[in-house]
Amino acid sequence: MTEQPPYLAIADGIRRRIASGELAPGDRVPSTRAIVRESGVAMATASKALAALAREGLVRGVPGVGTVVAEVAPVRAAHDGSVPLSREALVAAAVRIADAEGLAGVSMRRIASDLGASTMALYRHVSSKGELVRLMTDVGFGEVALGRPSGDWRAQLTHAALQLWEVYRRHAWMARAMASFIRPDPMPQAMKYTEWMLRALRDTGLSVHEMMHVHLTIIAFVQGLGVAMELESNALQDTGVSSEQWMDRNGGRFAAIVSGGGYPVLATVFEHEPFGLDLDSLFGFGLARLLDGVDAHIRETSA
Amino acid sequence: MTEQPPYLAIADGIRRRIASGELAPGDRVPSTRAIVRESGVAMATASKALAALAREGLVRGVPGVGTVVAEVAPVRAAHDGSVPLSREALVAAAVRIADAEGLAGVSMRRIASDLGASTMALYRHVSSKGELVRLMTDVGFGEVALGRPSGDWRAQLTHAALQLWEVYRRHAWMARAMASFIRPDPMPQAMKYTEWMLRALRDTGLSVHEMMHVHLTIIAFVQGLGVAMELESNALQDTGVSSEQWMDRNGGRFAAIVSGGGYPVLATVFEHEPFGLDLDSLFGFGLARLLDGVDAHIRETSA
DNA sequence: ACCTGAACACCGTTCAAGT
DNA sequence: ACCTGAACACCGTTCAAGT
Repeated sequence: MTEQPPYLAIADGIRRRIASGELAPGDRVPSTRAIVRESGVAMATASKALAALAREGLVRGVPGVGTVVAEVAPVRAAHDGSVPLSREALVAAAVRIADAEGLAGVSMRRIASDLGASTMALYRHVSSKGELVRLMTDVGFGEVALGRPSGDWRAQLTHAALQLWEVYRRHAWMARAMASFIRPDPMPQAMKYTEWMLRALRDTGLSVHEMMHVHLTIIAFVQGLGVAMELESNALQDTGVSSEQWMDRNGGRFAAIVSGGGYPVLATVFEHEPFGLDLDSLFGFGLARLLDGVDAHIRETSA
Repeated sequence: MTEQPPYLAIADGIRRRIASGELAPGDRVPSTRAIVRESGVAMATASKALAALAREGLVRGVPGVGTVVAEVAPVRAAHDGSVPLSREALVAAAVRIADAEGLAGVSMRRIASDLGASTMALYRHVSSKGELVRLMTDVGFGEVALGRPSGDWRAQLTHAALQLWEVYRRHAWMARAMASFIRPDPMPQAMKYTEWMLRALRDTGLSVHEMMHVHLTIIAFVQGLGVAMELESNALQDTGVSSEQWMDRNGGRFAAIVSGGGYPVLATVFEHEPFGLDLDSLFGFGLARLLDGVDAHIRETSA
């Protein structure tokens, strides 16, 4: 019996509990924090153990819940070996991995193994990992259901922004994978989105320059919230602790620091409410203010 | 004479040209794209060659210019071996590296080598690289000069947002390093910033909940633009091609795709102007719209 | 011509072995 | 008690050697 690294021993333990039926599909496996507490190992070791199980498809991170036992056995890829490699298959596999394990889980070796191909074979379809990641964001834009123009610019912009936000929610990696909107690659789906936004603004009297500024301001806002959401989503997968749970547990400590002095106004935030901040309401609030401002600008311009 | 990897051969070539004086301090060294063209190597090899030289302190990336020969010989750290390791020294070294080479250049081994310490010695001051990166963002918030309250909420919010944007400009890594503003670590400087923002809004009649939403909406907007700026800054360092130069060269190709059909409104963007979009004007436009919207909301609330 | 295994130069972090 | 070298399990990408 050979010695094995601690993370493998921990993974084995959980694997056995799954195999024995003690942990059924849908059940939460111990969070990294729980593993740290119970096994006395470091966070990194615990993370590695769960990552190893996720890699096998035995467990997966569920936003809002934690890491749970996967429904079926190894998910692996839909690929059956007969489907030839293609740019699309490759990007789809990368998206699948990023959805389940975060962008950090997307490695060229991992994609290749999921598709039953050699690592280097991927490079016949993309020039680099950077290109692959850019292609992933265009898949995201392609999932926006733009619908047909209605003649009401504000309703249309709200719809498109909300749709994009939904995409970011589904694909927490979007914000970080986002290709530059300043030095854009010709990304067909993102361009379609831009076109739709500009079309909605066509009859407002704004210049194309201003229309573009409105569009990019909204994109920047969604992007910024998206970064926060990804951090949130990763933290949830790593520790199984949601933002609300975290605030319940750490709110007191936080409030103590704040009320320690020097933060009189901030202190009232913790006095008045449990500070249940959620990203959806923040998105709604910010978008409404932004569009109110755009509305005022349009009125001024056309006046 | 042993064989050496191609990237080292390329680095040697540039090093010799610097040593001989052919390339003087301040001169641009060949961009990665130029190296690809001239040496027939892949982008990654060219990047590696420049990264190796940057690591030695011989060259550095200058935003808006490209990679240039460093003014003095190896910059290294200010550390002289006698200064004891500390959390602050460690974070400062990481910031220095990230400013010069991007967040990707910040590795535990690199920081240790800059400080003349062993890699593992760093772990006596931070628990993980993640914690180190979070500490870096607080340094950024600490660089905001908040000034004294003026009684004019809009002027104050504009000032603070602009100051934060300046920090993001100086430290392009800020957006990506940003610790979660949903599950905040108690970061003293970031908390000071938040306190200042809330204080500015205190007499507007908004609830603390709404004040917090206004603050976080602005942060999200700055964050989103920050992500774009970092992509821009990294692209500039890697290729030496600025956004304007890129658009000059690729604008035609882009316009051709757009005018190929399917993008009638987008096409007019390329007809009317060289599409010189810069992030500063976008920041100014978006912030003004956002604050117009907040203004309208405050009027409604107090009416 | 097409494909890929081995290798290179990295990572963050663990852990046992030093002082 | 404090510190650190070696090792582990990874990366993306190059390149020579296969078919």
